[in-house]
Amino acid sequence: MRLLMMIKKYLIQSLLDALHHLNIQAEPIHIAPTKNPGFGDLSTNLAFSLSKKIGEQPIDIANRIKTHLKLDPGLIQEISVSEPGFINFQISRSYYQGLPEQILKEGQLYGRETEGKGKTANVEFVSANPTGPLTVGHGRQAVLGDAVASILKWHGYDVTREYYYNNAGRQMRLLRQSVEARYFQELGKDIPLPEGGYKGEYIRDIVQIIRRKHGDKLHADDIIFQKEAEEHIFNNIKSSLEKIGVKHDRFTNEKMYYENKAIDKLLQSLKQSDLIYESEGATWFKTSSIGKSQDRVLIKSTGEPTYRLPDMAYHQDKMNRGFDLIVDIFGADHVDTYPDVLSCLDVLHYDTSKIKVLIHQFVTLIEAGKTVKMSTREGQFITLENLINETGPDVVRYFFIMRGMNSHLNFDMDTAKDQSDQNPVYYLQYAHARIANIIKHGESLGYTLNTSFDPALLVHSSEVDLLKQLDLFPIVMDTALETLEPQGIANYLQSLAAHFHKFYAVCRVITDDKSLSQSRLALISAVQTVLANGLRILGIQTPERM
RNA sequence: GCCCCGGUAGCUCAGCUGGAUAGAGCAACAGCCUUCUAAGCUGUAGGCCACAGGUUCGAAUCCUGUCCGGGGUACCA
Repeated sequence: MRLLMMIKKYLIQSLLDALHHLNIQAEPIHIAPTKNPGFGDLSTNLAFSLSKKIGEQPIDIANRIKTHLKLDPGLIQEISVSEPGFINFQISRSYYQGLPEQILKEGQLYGRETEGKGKTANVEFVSANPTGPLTVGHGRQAVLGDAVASILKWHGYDVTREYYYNNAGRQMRLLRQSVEARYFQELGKDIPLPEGGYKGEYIRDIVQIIRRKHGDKLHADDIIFQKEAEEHIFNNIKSSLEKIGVKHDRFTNEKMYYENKAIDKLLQSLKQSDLIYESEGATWFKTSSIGKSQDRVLIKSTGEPTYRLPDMAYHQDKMNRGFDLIVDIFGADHVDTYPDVLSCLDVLHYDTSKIKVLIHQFVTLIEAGKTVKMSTREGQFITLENLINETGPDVVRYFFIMRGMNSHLNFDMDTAKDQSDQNPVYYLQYAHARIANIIKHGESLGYTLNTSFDPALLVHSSEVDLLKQLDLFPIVMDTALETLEPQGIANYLQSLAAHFHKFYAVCRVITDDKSLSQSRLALISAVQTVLANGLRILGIQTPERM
């Protein structure tokens, strides 16, 4: 157990003892970190919850409790009561001073919990169908999903990063028809794009490839059109992902669920639950009978399944593969559709509590001050690749991670470019590089990191503040596991870097004072370790120099 | 119409399982480099936390309603 948790437990027990002495009935006690260091490190609102019950002013109760509190001064340096009735605790400095040694000992493991050890997790993300290049919007999901996977991995899960796509449906047919139309157009035939067809320039690129590889004599409906289009686009998608450091372990497409009859079997199972009926030539899933507002079509009157059906079979497959945790990362457009998938699994008695669905809001693209509706079909988008080339992978990753996933993201390409060299990510990396440089500087003067430094020399307020920041990392990582939101890590690292830069401005590490230099070397090395741990989870480089 | 997100400094956003003076970056203004990286630090200015009620000792945070923006509500994915 972490030391801080032990301190909390200790405080709660001591408070309960004090209540016992005062003959006050016990209450659930909450110990929370304070926001303002003037009030110490931890505080409790206990007196407020007791106030009503025993009819006294909170401040009086707090004072009475305080006089009956017996705490080890080696652990709790000071107890105070402040208006309107908080009881505050200041943790002893020696607790914080012990952190660098612990962090340096644990290294890359510092802050890691083992909750996921021996468990498997599957994270599905991106999952864009191969109908066009990845857009800035897909980038958000790619980065988010990758970071979520890393958080799980950090906590011990064996993680599979998975990409699921549809290549059997209407969209792919439209893609093929669009390529075909452009192909014949280039050969001088007047064949229009299909309605709702893909208008992007990349279609013409594919046509060029096809003409080069297969000549100009292809017939309409040739399978080559779809094959080449899919292959070309998929390679493009994979290379974009690679550029921001995203690598999936597994690509799964819906075809296999037709081929291995999983879809047929699934329909049969649903029929046995009496939740399937035919109407107007289509096959419906009777979701209205399990509390949903309307029924959903599973097989269209054309005989073609909707995307829902293979999606259900896919999720059934993921459940069958036995993961302890299944994370789906979807865009806001799926907000109404994933419940159908879950309903289906519920009906089939799968434990859907294993599935966590993370919905992220869309990226609104702004160009020349105007909102641009992105549409792959209309050929109107800025590609992820484009963005990476303009700003670099670290900037892109940080840009998406530092925002909450359920906030709409206004993405202004112009400011993204302008701000790329003043992006907050450099602030973090700069702290890391600065530390590396100080360590190098120390080495050139014969100072090397030594385990026998004196932690009690770390007493400057900027040092203590920095130590307190280091203490937060495990908590931040716990929260990240709980919420599966990487944003908190980014916020924390920002704050850690800020405390380091402030320390740097007022405390010199390498000085003539040999023992102080050693202590500070240990401190900044610990900071560097935590920065690196965090940045690695976010998939961001940790440069030694900038 | 119904459902899901959001509305916090001029701009982009944190903070939201209730707590004590609401934060950062950019933009503006004023300072700091004979000393380990100024991609940094310090200070000033900038806020009825959309609005109105409610719950509470205490609300940016929870509840209800209104307004504004985005998305969904397909036999598209």
